[in-house]
Amino acid sequence: MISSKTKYGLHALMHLSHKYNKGPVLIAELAREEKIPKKFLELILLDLKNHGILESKKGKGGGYQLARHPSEVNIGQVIRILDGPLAPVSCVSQTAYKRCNECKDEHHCGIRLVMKDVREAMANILDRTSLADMGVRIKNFKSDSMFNFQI
Amino acid sequence: MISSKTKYGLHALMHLSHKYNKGPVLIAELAREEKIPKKFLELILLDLKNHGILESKKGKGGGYQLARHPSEVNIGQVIRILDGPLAPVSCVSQTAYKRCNECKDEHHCGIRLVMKDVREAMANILDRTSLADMGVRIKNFKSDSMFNFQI
DNA sequence: ATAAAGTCTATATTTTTAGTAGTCTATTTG
DNA sequence: CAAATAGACTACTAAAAATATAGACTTTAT
Repeated sequence: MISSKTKYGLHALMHLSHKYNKGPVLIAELAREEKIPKKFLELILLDLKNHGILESKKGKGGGYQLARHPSEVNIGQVIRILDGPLAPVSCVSQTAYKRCNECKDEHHCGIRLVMKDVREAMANILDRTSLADMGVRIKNFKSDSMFNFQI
Repeated sequence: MISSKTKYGLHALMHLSHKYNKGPVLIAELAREEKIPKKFLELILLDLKNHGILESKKGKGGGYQLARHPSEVNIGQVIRILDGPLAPVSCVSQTAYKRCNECKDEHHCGIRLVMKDVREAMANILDRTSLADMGVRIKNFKSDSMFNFQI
């Protein structure tokens, strides 16, 4: 299961995708609209900002906005930032490899080989799906444009 | 990431697969060989027994053994028992569905639709891979590398 | 100058994970 | 039957992680 933190982050990013190119959005608005505890959301957004996903403006008229086009932000990145590596076991992580201490021989560990497939399968979806793609999936359902940009 | 508990459980089950049809194996042996804290392992094995994966015998000459052939025990089952549902979010779980409280409209949630694909991808691997398959993967890996040297 | 809005650091609370201790029950065997 | 073996069960604890909350600080528009 992904953490609440990550779910909050994804919802906030979807909200910001809707408002892409419409200027900064207040933390307070995001918190209210997406039902996220405001102070907690602050930390999440800051984290995403420090990883280059978001940019912010302080002072009056400030707020948060996407640093890149929604089609350029994929969910794999976001989950890695907020939740850590995708891999089910650290010994198959591409981004945060760490040996299992109890493992005798990594290359002959059947568990590891299966988990490698799982990681691959997850990454194939998450690293190829952008915020824009998530909007499109909804659009296909609703037959009504979700975002104010061209895909 | 899966928990240590689950990793321990899978290692113990692999050990028991090797010893299938050779009589019960002591918790103490499993703990020693697989480097698992013994008391913790007791709880794990008991849990797997209560879910029909293992069977046990008390008293002298007792121990644990698989309740079914290794090809009849898949990893999806094991992970669900020890770690809970496979689904990345509860609103796409087949075995433990639960609505997201903050979600406005589940059927139009793009996050949910992507996570549904992820769940599907994971389940397709984990529910189709048995303990026996994990053993086979090791075997194939070994003969492949031997093959590479010979040709 | 002041009000708005994000930033930063620290702390609190709750839940989960990981592990331990000790007693109880069943089985074998001398 | 008694003793030894081995799992079953209940309870507890420590540590870590998740989920927040508080409050002072900094930047910026007007």
